[in-house]
Amino acid sequence: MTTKRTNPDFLNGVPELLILSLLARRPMYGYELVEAIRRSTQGTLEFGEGCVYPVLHRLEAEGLLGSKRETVGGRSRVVYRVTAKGSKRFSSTATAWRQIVRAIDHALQGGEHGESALA
Amino acid sequence: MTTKRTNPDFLNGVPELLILSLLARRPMYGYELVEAIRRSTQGTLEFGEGCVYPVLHRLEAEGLLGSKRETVGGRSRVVYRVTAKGSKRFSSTATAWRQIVRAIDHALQGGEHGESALA
DNA sequence: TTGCAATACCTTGAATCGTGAGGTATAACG
DNA sequence: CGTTATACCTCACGATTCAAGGTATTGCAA
Repeated sequence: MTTKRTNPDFLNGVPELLILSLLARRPMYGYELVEAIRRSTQGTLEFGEGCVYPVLHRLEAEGLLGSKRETVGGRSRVVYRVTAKGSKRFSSTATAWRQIVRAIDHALQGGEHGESALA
Repeated sequence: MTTKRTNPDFLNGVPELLILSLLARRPMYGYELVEAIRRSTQGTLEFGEGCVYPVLHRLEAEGLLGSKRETVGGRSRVVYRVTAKGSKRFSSTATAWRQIVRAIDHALQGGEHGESALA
């Protein structure tokens, strides 16, 4: 309870969703992604390197991302891109996310039974 | 990877949000809540007793819920209700949730910078 | 009356995830 | 030469969720 949380919970798998989303737009490297996540959510969400790098490695191991090493100005980067497989995963993950949001919205608005209620 | 997940991730703190939301509408007991969560999300979300009971106990310990024991038809139940403190927590949690949804939506739609784009 | 399903509570162990802190190395700036 | 920024990485910790199992009562059916 004493540990400060930069993010207000809820989030599990969200880093993966955002990373896939951002990389689908253009290839990026890890350090860049950390920034991009913050900016693209307008500062609402902030995942540190200790979160991003492991996800990147896992996604690559699963074949959802590909990577190549680049050297720019003496600095070495690992640039990731989304594979075809990763693109499919992104689609289904985004769909799942939207469904969850809808379900929770429904619950918050008082939907108690399986019926659809018009707002 | 071999473990079956009933829920597609993302979720952290969502049980708490839903429980507060449902109890704000009317007092319920644990076993009933498990069902109510499933129904109110139209089967999309399903949290087992092993998830719900600990959350209930934690929320009560934090003073967000109150409980009283009831016996109906020989069966003993613990009915929970939201306290004033719990009500406030629900408000702020619900607000936080909406903000996160907005942020992720924004990111998914390609918002790269801090500016607001009209949908 | 024996057995099984449903109700209703609970705890435990394993797995997962995000956080914060730390560790390495190079480049750029003063 | 020292500090800051870039860029990669890992580890220990706390919190959370999940599946499974454990207890006890009621009611129904064989």
